[in-house]
Amino acid sequence: MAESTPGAASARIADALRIDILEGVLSPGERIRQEEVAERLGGSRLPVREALRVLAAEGLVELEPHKGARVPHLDRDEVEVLYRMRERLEPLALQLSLPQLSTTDLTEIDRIQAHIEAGVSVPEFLRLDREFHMATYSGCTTEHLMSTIDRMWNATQHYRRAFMELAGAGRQWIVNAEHRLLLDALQRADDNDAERYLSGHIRRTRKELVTHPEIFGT
Amino acid sequence: MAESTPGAASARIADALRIDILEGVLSPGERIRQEEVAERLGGSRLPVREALRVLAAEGLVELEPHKGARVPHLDRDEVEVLYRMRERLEPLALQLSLPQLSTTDLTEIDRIQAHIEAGVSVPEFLRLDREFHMATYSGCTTEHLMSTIDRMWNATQHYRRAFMELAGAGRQWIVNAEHRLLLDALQRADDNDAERYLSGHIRRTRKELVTHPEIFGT
DNA sequence: AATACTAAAATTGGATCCAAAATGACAAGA
DNA sequence: TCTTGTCATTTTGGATCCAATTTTAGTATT
Repeated sequence: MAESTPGAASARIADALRIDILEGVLSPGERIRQEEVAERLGGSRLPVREALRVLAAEGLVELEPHKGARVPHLDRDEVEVLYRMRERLEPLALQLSLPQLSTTDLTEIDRIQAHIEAGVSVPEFLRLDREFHMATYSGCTTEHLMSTIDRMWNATQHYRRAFMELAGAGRQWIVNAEHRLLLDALQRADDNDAERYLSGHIRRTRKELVTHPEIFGT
Repeated sequence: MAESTPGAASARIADALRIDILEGVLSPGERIRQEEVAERLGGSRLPVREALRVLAAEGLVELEPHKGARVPHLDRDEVEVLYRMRERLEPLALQLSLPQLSTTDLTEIDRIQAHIEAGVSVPEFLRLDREFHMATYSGCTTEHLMSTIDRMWNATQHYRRAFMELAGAGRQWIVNAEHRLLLDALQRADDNDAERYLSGHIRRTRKELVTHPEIFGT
């Protein structure tokens, strides 16, 4: 492993921890000890502490004075509202992005969806589904909007995975249909249709999610 | 000043810096030196560094390795999109909040608006206007939604103040009218009307803001 | 006089050390 | 046996010190 860029140790550690949380290596409720992270990722406790502050501000961990860092456990209402936020914000990003999308971009989005349809595992689906949607927003360069969208996806990632592992397989065809309709609207440059399909896609996912209380239980 | 709670020095410093930025003591583009902050607010550079990381994650400062922290300068498009985000997200918070608002809450909101109408300076208006809107959201306890709304207000605070100092006085009657219509809808428990007045209020503000390019120029 | 190069000062990034609080184990008593 | 109080261990929070980088001031050369 290269020393890469010094002056970026805390960012490097924050990235590594973020991946661990998003991939489920660290589960909600799990405690994160600074010294353990420091020796696992290299470096002293100092950049680890800074990384934890950053992740706390992103909502990926919660810090309590003298009690340390934990991956937060979201309740059903919190996740439901996060999805309602997505229903309102992501169509805005799509609207801003659509005029900037090139045919090359659209081809790439099509390629990602084809990959999904070819059949993938749950972790692969989570990665590709996110890639698909983020590619549709790639023409939107507004920092605050895109970072907010990232946060919402990050905060709900664990529950999205739990849902997919529980009941995802039988509903895959719906996701594919919705993605295809969305992509078609993008190719027609019809922002009205695109926003409608997108909000419907998120809304349906929300409704299915909240019918599985076992995802949020203890 | 009491030593208050040890184990909260970095949070205390982050709060103090946040207030400095929001009140305009620190302006966009201005550099923040760690040592200066440390001796001004008490403590060593370490909690200052952690505070700066937190503020960076909140979008209130920008960090460049080895180059230090600055208050970011947002361009017109970024501010406009932040207002479009507010137009979509704050009605959601209002919708979730409305059923939880007591008559005591409504009386308090009325009192704040009466204070605004009594005539206030620009800094007072900025504080009371924010209090007014946050009071209407006080029934909404969803953490991610409320922290996102806080971020949007924080990020645009400097430009809202610049606008108020430039052209605010003559438009105060419109703000008062919109606030009164919103409050009336809340008292009637009409969430549809309330959302409509709120989004219109934010939308009008956005349109007036972006017609003043001198707010964003160097 | 203007520009490029060099060296010194200032500033940030990171590691180690010490203090304070919380967790957990263990023993004593009801 | 269960509860409670105390003490040792673990873990976090904060301060000081050292290294690396950037910035700035000064000087020399064209």
